[in-house]
Amino acid sequence: MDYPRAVSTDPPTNAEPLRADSARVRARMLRAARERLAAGDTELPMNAIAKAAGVGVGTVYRHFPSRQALLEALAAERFTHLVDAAEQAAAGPDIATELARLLRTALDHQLGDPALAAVLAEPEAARPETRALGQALTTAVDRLLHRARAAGAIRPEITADDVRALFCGLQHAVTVSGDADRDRYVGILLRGLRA
Amino acid sequence: MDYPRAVSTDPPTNAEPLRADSARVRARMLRAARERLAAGDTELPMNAIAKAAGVGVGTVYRHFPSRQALLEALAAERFTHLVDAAEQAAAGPDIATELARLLRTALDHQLGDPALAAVLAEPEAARPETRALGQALTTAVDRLLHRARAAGAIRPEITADDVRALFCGLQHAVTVSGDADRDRYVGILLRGLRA
DNA sequence: ACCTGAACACCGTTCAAGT
DNA sequence: ACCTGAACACCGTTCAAGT
Repeated sequence: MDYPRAVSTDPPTNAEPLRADSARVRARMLRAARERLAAGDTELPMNAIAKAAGVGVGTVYRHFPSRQALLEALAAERFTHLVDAAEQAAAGPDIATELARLLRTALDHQLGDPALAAVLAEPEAARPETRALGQALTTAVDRLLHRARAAGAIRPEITADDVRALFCGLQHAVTVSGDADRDRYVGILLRGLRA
Repeated sequence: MDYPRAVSTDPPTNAEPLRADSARVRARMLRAARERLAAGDTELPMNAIAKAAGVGVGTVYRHFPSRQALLEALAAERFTHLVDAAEQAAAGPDIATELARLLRTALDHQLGDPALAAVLAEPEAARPETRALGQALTTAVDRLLHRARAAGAIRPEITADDVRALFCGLQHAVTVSGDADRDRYVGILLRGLRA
């Protein structure tokens, strides 16, 4: 099969490569946004990003028509890693071990990138690249669940959508409680999923 | 024991009863805020609330020094119900059944009141009433967990703080996935908590 | 084509002036 | 004491004008 491999520097809609200066400007905006996120500012004000990147506000809106689109662009890189991890997990030797590992990886990615956590939790993708990544994730997790069911490693009624929602819930629980409880909460969820 | 029973009409800090007109104004603001929340506006703009309640902005700030304080005032009523439910659960006959019932009740309250969900997830209370409710909840859940451990109904390392964080995670998972999965997710969490 | 930034609407927050 | 609302700073979003 042939999953799209979107990268954070992809243009918003068309498949043409960006002109060099446009790509540079785009990268500057993403860097500025990431710096604000890293600094704990979860708001991502468009005006502030424009100023920090040295561009006009209109340019931010041209590249990212909404804050959601910006968040998805920021999350794209890690989202791709997560999809890779899911595909490897679906193909790994011991499926129960793979499920456990994937849960931990997903949690790490979400805790390491608030943009990814937000994107996984949103009901609808703003950018087609994000939709493609979501579908690739679903496909990989479906494969993993199929094998896990056959091996009697998981309750049969669990779907890929459940796994995604439970990823999000797990991330939220750890955010509320603190990083120290990360492994214990993963364990609780894993036990809850077992057949 | 003697837990404070804060009600949403309590004044922000002192214990003196409010003057009649002040209490009326306060109730109007809370009503206006609730209407906006019910209408799906999760933002709770102070200016808009002031206008809707027919008071000056300064009055909103006088009663609720921060948006968090406003959220906590909105959540107080349901928070009280949740604490009651936890205390009844801790005293109920079959402790495993009580734990399951409490989980469901907490989820219902959080899904029915976004303000409560936000307040349960916040690390620090803005108002003393909220802190008192939080402590009462912890005490009741501790009692419940003590009995559940003795009955071998729950993993021994689970604490009241865990339960609170997992409440929040469960709520988030259901919000991401949709109400239809509510009972299944409660089941997953319960299985994960079992000894 | 792409970028700029002024312009307008709106919200957060404060505080001098009113009752 | 308590309330009012003007005032200032800031952010979202659009769009006419520039290159």
